[in-house]
Amino acid sequence: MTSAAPVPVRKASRDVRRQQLIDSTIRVLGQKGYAALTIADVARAAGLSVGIIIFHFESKDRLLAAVLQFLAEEYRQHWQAAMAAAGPGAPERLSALLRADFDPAVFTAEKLGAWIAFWGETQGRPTYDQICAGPDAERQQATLKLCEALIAEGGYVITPILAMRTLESLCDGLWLGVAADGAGHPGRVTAAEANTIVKTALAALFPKHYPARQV
Amino acid sequence: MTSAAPVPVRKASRDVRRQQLIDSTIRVLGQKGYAALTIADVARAAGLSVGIIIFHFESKDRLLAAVLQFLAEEYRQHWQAAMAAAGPGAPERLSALLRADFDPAVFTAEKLGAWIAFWGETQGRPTYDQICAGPDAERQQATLKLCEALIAEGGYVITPILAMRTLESLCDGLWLGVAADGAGHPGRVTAAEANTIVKTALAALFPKHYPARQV
Amino acid sequence: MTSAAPVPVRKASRDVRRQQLIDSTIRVLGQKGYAALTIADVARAAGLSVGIIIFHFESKDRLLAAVLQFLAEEYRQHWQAAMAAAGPGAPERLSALLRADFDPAVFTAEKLGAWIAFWGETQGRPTYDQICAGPDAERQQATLKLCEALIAEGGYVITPILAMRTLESLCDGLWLGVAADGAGHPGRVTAAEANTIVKTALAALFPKHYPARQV
Amino acid sequence: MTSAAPVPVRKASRDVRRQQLIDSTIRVLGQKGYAALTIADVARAAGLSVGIIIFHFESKDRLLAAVLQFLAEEYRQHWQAAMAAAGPGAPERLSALLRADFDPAVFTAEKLGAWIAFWGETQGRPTYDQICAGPDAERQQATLKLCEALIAEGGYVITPILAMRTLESLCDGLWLGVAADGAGHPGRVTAAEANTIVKTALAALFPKHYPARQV
DNA sequence: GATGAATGAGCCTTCATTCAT
DNA sequence: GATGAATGAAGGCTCATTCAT
Repeated sequence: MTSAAPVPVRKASRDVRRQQLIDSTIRVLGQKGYAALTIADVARAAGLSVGIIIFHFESKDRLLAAVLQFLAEEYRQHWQAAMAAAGPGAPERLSALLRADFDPAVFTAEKLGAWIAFWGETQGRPTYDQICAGPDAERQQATLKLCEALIAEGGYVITPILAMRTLESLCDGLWLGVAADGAGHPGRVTAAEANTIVKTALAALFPKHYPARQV
Repeated sequence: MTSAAPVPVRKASRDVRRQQLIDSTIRVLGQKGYAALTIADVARAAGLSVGIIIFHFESKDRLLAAVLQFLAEEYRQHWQAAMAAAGPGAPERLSALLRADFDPAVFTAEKLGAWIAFWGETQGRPTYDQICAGPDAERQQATLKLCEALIAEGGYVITPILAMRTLESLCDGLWLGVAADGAGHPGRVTAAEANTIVKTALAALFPKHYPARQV
Repeated sequence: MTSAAPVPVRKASRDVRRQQLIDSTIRVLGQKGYAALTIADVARAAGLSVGIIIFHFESKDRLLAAVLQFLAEEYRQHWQAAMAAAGPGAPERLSALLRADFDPAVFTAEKLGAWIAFWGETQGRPTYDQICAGPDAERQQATLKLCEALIAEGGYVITPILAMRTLESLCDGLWLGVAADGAGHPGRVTAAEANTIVKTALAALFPKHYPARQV
Repeated sequence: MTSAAPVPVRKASRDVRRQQLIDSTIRVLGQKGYAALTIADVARAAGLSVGIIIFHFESKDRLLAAVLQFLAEEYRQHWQAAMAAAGPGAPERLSALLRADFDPAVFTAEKLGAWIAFWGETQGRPTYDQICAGPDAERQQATLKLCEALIAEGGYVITPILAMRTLESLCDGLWLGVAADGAGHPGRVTAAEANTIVKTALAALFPKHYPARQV
């Protein structure tokens, strides 16, 4: 607070505008889906002109790639932060990692909608795969490591890889359900239910670490 | 001019052609995704002309609705048949119901791709929701009933609705993984792994009914 | 006139439509020039829709390439026909070849305008160069051969290549002048003057073959 | 803060900048042609910003008009200087006037390219015609006067106007060839050949004034 | 003077739909 | 039934021009 900011105003403004457009795109994506999204929609949602989107992102395709990159990066930072905040114990870390997926503070209905929209479009879009491949692998690796630790400690018979795939698949499916619940499918799965289900699953897989509770 | 066929030729030909076009649409959907699909693509894949698609389905939207309807109906019949073939016992019926999702005889890579494509587009498309709502509810109901039976018999503490949601979400997530594995993401989840995971999950939820096995 | 045309109607119609669009493009090119031409202009001039241009030519660029190709081919056939009609003698053939450039029956103001428009755009447009290279070389070769024949017969001191370049450059320059005269520059050069000048030039270069006349 | 410059800095800077932008435009025109030229290209070539072009020229159209005006004026001064330097005799003056067109010191490949680009765009651009009309007429008049003088002296039968048009058209055509040769069409006409051809043409038209030489 | 972000009109192109054959 | 030429609305992108800094 004591000196002139070293960051040039121009540069800051540039990034601010880019983020503003990314946010608007997420909003539109959540509302209209991938196929129906037009850059005019995004411009309207941002209160800006069509031209400025191309000016900042070069093309609609690159805008969407930037949006996915942002979502993937935000997601990565979110589960990593949640895991770090959980302390050193493997059980707490795994639980935190998985339950971060359903943190209502971060995963709004719009962002979930945007994720689903991309999910459907991943087919034959190598670009999108490339963006997600790294973060996806990182997360699987983190889950796998924690499962290994628990299995080593608890002497469970399940293999680490199978436990990891079970938990990750369960989270993916719950996510889909939560997204659907948020977007006009009341009665699918709420975030609270998802949390309970994850806890139950952990208790079933690793009973010595996660004491069963009445549900 | 006399026709001995019990089914009118016109009608038969009509349905054959419609199915031919639905199949081609599924193929294109699996390859190019929802957003990039054009009527010309479908016509080319079917070896027919653009006009004939409109002639049979009136519009692109209705063609896609018909495709989703077909997929949903085929899916429904598939799990119902699997369940029926499993015999009268609830444990066998539940296992058969869930594992039908990963029957390679029915769920080809292309069909999985088509399903994912629709999934992403469900946002803001009430038509698609309407098509899936009935079959979805029917399946949830079936799963729920079987969970209730097992819980009643085994005296498990989990609630039927939570068990149902766990299993359904797990299947959804595994499906996504299998689809990704089929479409250029080797190393996600194979159909065989999915089956093992489902068995393990059943054993974890209902240990008295599904004896644990070394995995 | 006595039998059903063996040419399929479809094919004929296709080519007829293409030529119709090429003609309209030449018209617009002559009126508005290259830079200002839009495919909407061409569609309007042809009384057709924008879509059909893309349908038949795939893109504006390819339409223009097709137009240049047509002009180049038409031009080639024109001077070749004129040369052939002139008989076997080299002097007559050379005269006919050169004067064919100013035949008002073929080189309308619009076509001249279209040629000039392309000429200016040839810079950095390899495609256009490629289209013209063959016909250009063919014509230079024809002129060169005739110059060689005359020089051999008449014992002139000029080299064939220099004679050819003189005559070809003179024709190019006259063309430019005739085109300018047609398009709002009255007082440049008329086709009749161009013919006289060519004759005078031939008489000056090859006096034994072309008797000088009072001009 | 004290300025010793006799010319105001503002004014000087203004003209310097204008000329800098005109030069850059010529460069781009020679490389990309008229239709593909954008203000951003010119700005990039000049190492300046888009805004400054509009600031100095008000619009793209006026920039291009200024460029053409500059080229026309430079050209005029060039042939007038060459003619003046040739001395008082009509034959020397005519020869100098015509051969100034191919002076490599002035007519670089880029400038030739720029000229051709404008030439093609003259259709339906009254502004461009207006700019060139005066200088064009002036030059034709100069050539005509010299032809008249030679014809009067030498008693040639050709009319002055025809001689003028022959020589001017020949120069135009040679120019086109030289420009093409410079821009990726090797083997058209070099500046040296053009000079020889002009000399030969003068010898053919006015043999008493220009002694024939072995070529 | 100078910059470059921002605008918006206009262009090329795509593609669902129509319709004459 | 079937074809594919033709239409035209809509979308992405370009680029001359403006203007706050």
